[in-house]
Amino acid sequence: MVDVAREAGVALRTVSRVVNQDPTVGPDLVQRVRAAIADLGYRPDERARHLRLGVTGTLGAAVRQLSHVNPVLRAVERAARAADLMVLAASTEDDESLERHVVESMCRRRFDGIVLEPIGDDHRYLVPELAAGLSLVAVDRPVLGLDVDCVLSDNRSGIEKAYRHLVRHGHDRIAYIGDDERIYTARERAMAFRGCVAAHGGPLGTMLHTGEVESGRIREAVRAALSGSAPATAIVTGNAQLSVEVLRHLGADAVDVALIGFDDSELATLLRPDLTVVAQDTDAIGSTAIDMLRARIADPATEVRTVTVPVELITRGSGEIPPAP
Amino acid sequence: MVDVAREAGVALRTVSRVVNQDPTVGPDLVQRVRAAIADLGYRPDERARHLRLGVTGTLGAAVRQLSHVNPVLRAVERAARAADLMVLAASTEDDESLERHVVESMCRRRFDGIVLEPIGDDHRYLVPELAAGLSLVAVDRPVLGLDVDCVLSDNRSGIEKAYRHLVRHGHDRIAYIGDDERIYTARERAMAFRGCVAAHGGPLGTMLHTGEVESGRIREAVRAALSGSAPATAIVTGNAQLSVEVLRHLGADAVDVALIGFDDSELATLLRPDLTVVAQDTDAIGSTAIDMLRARIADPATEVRTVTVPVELITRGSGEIPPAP
DNA sequence: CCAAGCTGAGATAACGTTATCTCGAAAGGT
DNA sequence: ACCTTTCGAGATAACGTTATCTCAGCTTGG
Repeated sequence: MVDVAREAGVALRTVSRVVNQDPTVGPDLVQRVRAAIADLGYRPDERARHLRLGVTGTLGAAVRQLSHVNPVLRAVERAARAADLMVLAASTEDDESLERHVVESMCRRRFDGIVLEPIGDDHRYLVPELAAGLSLVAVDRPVLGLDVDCVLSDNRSGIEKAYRHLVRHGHDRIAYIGDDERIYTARERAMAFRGCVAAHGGPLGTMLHTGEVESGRIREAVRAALSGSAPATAIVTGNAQLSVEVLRHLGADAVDVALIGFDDSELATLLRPDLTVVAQDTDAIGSTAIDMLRARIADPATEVRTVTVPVELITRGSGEIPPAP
Repeated sequence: MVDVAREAGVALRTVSRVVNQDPTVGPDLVQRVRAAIADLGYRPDERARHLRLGVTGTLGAAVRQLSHVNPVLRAVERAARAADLMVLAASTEDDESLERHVVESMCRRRFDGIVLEPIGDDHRYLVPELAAGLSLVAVDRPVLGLDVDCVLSDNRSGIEKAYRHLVRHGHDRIAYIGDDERIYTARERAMAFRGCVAAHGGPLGTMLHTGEVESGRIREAVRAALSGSAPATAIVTGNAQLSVEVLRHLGADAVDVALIGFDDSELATLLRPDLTVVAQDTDAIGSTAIDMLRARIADPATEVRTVTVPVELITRGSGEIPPAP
């Protein structure tokens, strides 16, 4: 920048003015500065700019896996772009210590705000960051024990919708196969399912299976649910990956057992019958997260909120299979 | 930092030394400084650090869609992490102007290097950046017309492997359904297919269909390939998304027509029969990209290279269906 | 016992920007 | 013709770090 100023025969500040399109520069000087910039191949340095300005115009997104399908992240990027903010994303790989590393790196880089898919139950490392003014919004799962903005799907009502839908189609032995209950969403969904069974007056028995997503375990869960004296006639799964696994193990039985999956996916319309799902409103989640983050950045005193986004039951066939006589 | 120094009664430089674990600080001072840091909630500012240091320890990844499955990106993140570099990623959404925006933003932020999945044919905007010392490696597709490091899959040999495999299983009317040939990989694969047909002595006729991935077009292409007096008995698809679409339109015929897809995916083992695919070595692509980028950062004079990573044919059933009599 | 070396810590000057203040000159009003 | 206003552009001082140089106080060896 110094070189550009010298080359153009102007003051440093004038180069800055030209770069920032300040209208108070005479057209002849603008020309000279522009020429000098092109001549010398000058590239502005945002590090210095951000340092001076205080803000970075950058949001961080710390998500479970960048290289997985994540429609919420897409919505986050779009909404941020519309607000002229750059989103830079990194994976946490479902690893608490990696999450911490990523978030702290973003803080040290003074990102204006962070969208986080939190992992685990212990987020005490955030306390000093929040005290220092970090703007953060959690998506998909809450940050337990801390007063932090949060956007969640209505997991409970999703399970309830699925359950009621199956009951309405004549089922009364409905099984649930879910993820490890150490994960917040898995816990919520499993609890909601227990609630449904209790409300319906049935015994839980072999109707609920949760644990890690592992092919052998899922096979066993499917087998257990469908065997015995009172086999299930319908299955609800706890996430998209589980739907795939359950379908894999159902094999030819897929046309006889009703199935509702949690989470929509492109697979849903590829299979036969097409998969009935509880779909999250990922666009709403993403754009709400950015709205809340922007509000907090604009005014750190904004009241902390948790927004719950409704889910929708999309009927496509697999959930409307009647119970076997 | 000034406050910490005052609180601890030491010089600024000593605080810096403590933060950076410089061993030449007496243990009592370390204590005092640590205490002051905790007391005041001091957070180091990487912007200033990077500005002073010159390097940022950060790599950018500009990919088509963060929220799509992208095993190369996962490998890139892992390899970078192993080298103690942070990867920050952003989507280009297959939009040339967005790519430019993203890459230029990363340059202005002085990322040490960029991994880019290039879009389109015109990358002249990179010329001044490269001249200014940008370290860049292109993955999946080359940067046309510019001398830039590049990691590609061996698309041609992938198609040839698929074609030969089908011929070996008795097929001699093999159709190809591919993506828009404006896209480099689609072009390479389609050209390779033309080469195979020519080498095999057959007429191309209705055996090659390329264009945008659009459900109607794919349906038509499948219909055209399988009808007429000499219908195809096998299909090769140009990418994972096309495999899904082709399977959707094949419907019940899926068990009679041999199919080999380009790109492995989790769907491949869900469908019946399991999908035979040409799989890219995404781990090798990602780690090679990081290796090359690090080499270039370390020595900008490193000779520019294009590395072609071998692909593998994984037989699972769908590619071994014999031709209908 | 003193010169030479070592060691821990401070003072100062960058890194590349932009906000603020200042100032000269041109324009406009009486 | 003089005073005031406006406007364009420069000088200077931050923003928060770290590298370099300096120096006081100890060792150490002849």
